[in-house]
Amino acid sequence: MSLPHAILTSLAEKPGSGAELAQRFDKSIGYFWQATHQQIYRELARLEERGLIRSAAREATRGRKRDYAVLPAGLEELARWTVLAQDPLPVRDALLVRLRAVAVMRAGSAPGDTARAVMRAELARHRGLHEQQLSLYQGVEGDDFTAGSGAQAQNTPDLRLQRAVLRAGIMFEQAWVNWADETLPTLEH
Amino acid sequence: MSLPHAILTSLAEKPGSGAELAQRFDKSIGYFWQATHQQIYRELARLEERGLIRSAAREATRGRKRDYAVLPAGLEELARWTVLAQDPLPVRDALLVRLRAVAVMRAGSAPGDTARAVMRAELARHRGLHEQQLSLYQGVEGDDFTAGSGAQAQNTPDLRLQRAVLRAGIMFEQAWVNWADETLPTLEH
DNA sequence: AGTCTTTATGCAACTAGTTGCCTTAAGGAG
DNA sequence: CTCCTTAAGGCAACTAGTTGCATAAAGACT
Repeated sequence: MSLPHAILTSLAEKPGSGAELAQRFDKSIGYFWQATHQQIYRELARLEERGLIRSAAREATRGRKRDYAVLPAGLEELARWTVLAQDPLPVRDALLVRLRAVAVMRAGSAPGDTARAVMRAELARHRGLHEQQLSLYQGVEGDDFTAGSGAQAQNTPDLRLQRAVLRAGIMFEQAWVNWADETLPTLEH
Repeated sequence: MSLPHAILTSLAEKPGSGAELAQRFDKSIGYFWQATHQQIYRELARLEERGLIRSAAREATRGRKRDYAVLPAGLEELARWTVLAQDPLPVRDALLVRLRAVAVMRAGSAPGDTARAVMRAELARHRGLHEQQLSLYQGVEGDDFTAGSGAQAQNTPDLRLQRAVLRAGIMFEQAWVNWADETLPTLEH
């Protein structure tokens, strides 16, 4: 279970409120472990209860904003967790299940032909989404990991590791686009 | 939610008992949508209640084996579901979260250096797992999708589509291995 | 001042997935 | 003919994730 540790990591990179965290989960760390604001607020409450983070109300701001920051015990927990052996999560891809479902429908039958046409469109649509994500990642790589980039504060995270994570995103999105290009002709009649 | 449809698909490919389905979920369809035997039995009960599949006790067999088969209403439901637009599930990869966690630990500090060493080993281990999965897929591709393969019964699933699904597995595992090879040097000191 | 909108937080109820243990029934070993 | 093992099915309790809605506080609109 990685959500509390994803939150600890994100707070260790930069403290902030629940809403700010939720925004970061819509990009950055959330590209590899997403969460809704509900999950985030619940985890923040649990983490504070366990003494791993602390919070304080922020004045002169909208809503009831609170700032969260990691405590030393939180960093220890993070260090403890990262070194545990963990197997990769199995893949879950509904589109591949759907393709197999279409494979059992007779081509030539009405539902089979409709399904094939829809899947062709879906595949093209997904290709577009993955390509978009890909160029987003490539943009980040260009912005953050080129020669004259800033971030020379004392708490600098290891840029090489951050880049490696980004590269993973790039390679998987690229693989997805390549697969779609290879597969689309199969669905053309 | 794809589990009931993954089960319908699997039963449409070939009827069988809950235990047989569970075995198929450990390979084949389960490579893209896994489930435990508990989930499978529960879903089978629900699907039968909804009138999408039927079951019959099988005699002269161990345990209380029942055979399940898809009913026409089940095929209709499957056709209905496949043509719904569905966005890709976001990626969830704990190893990438862990790498970001390591990135915020100071290299040179004891926990930071330990974590880097452990992650190097973990990355190598995961690379091995993915390479194993890759050659498994490549084996299946060689066995099932070469010239003189059997399967000419009337209910033949579309082999081109089944192959496309398998190719997705191959390309993603390959991407994983490639990324690991690119990233491992970053963790060498 | 009063209403409307936006931001931030949160509760409650639900669905999905996991884990540990248990029962039923057959096959085989002594 | 009992005991042990294996296969098949399942209950109960738990953890994780989702959804819909509610509340609080600040700013904008009139």
